[in-house]
Amino acid sequence: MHSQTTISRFPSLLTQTHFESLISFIKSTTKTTQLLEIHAYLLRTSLFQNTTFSVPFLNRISLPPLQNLTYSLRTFSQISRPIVTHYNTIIRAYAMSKYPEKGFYVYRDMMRKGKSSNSQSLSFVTKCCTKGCSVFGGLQVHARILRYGYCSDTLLLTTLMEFYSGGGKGDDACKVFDEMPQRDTVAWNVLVSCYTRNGKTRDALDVFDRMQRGEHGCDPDDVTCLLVLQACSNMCAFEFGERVHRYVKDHGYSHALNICNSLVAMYSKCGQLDKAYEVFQEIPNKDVVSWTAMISGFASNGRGREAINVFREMQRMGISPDEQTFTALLSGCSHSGLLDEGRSIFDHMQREFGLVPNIHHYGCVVDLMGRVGLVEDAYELIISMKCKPDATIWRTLLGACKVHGNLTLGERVIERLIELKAQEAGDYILLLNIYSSSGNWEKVIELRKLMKEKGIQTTPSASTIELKGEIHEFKVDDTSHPRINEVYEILDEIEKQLKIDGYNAEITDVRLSYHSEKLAMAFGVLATPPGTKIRVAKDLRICTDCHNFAKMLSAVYSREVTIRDRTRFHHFREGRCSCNDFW
DNA sequence: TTAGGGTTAG
Repeated sequence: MHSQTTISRFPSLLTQTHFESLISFIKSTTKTTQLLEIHAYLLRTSLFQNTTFSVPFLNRISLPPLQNLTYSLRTFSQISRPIVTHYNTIIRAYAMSKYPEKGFYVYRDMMRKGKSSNSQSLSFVTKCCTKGCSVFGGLQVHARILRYGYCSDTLLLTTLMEFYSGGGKGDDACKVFDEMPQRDTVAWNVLVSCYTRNGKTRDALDVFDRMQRGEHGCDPDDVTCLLVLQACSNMCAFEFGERVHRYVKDHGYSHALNICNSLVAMYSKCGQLDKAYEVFQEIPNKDVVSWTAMISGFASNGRGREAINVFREMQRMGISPDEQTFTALLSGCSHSGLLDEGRSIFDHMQREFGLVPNIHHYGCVVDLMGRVGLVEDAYELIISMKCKPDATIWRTLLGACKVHGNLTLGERVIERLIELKAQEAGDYILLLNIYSSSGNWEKVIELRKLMKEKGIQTTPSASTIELKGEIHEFKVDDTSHPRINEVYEILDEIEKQLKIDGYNAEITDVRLSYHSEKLAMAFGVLATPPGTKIRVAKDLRICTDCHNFAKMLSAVYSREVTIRDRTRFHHFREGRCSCNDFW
């Protein structure tokens, strides 16, 4: 028996000179059976009470790949006089487990027993608070960090930044960063991720330059590139993304698979499919992430058939698709109105690949049915789902009700959203539009009154446009942009010009103001030479009026216009849109 | 007294 040999090997090893080989054996084995035998042996010989053995042992079983919390706790209880390191290991184990809050109790217990914690203890406890969303705990830890004088411990402070960043307190995270005496690349990286997570994508991009400046500058590493590329994707910052791409090439990161995959995603999300495809083709060992990124790129740019072709190619190459691959594929079908293909893929996914559809898959199919007018069927599908419908899926259906003017179903959907306590300003606006497009003005007035009573305020949506690598942002009825007066002037001029060519502002949609994408487009016309492509990114979905405006603009001003809205791309050219007015 | 902490793609 193998186990017998392992055990019988030890007596000869357990001379003073062979301690190290036993320790390195503990550190390297991944077999639980072997560890159990070593464990029994160490207990029998009382060697287990020696930290030389118990520390690496506890480490081994509490970290991946074994990562066995129950076993770690049992082992911990067998240590008669645990030292700080043992406690730390257990706190870390809890931080990685499903019960992060218990790590805090272990820490408290340790303090009560009169053990003094060290900076690692605080680091792990902070992680527990981050994962367990314990605001109070985290604040307590912060106070302790100050009291114990760990104010120049970069690693500990980085963990603390993560805590604030994860809890939506981006400003506090920045404050910790500002007060750090020394910063390394990881600290800068956490700052980037903090900005991105807290919706300050612009600031995230600025960090890329900021960190390289100054005497205490740090060179961005591969992780920085990943994070910044993500920010570029969010902002549709194509030129900035290209700059990061150059940096990646110059610093020898071009062969890292995760970086290449992010580049594919970034170019796709900036509407630059050719570039995305170029990078994609040059990846030698494409994995499921690479393929999914490419499929998703074609999908969101309204090229559903090509997305399906890439999927077929992927299968020929023997790469198995996963849940996210199907989400990308199905969204491709919905953006291109491929009803039969979508249904067949949805079926195929379950039968051939044994995947259980999740809320995203259902969401795509509901979107697809809604687009082609099968709103009642979509409703039935939501009702029949095995998982609980969320607000997003009802909102998708509500959007379809608006497009197809289905008033009764729209009202039913709003009720569902109210049940979920999830109704937002945007939902009421959609319903308002359903009423107004069917001429139901009494209901419009009634709903307006209700909205006023409930104090529902619309969050202003924003559009961005990139000029020479700089991002310009516009909100509805913007007044903050430095060239806003010129923008309004040119917007009036454009509207006049478009009216001559048949454009009429849409009145069915509730149009009270200058939408942000219009302002951004006008700024594009104002600030770039004739013929330059205009690329705008918007956080919500584009409305019919702005869509018409863009179509006309592309014809009358001979400009290619690309608008990325919340769900997809619209490429306008010579008076037409790639979505064929289907969105 | 050796052990031990932070960021990461679709």
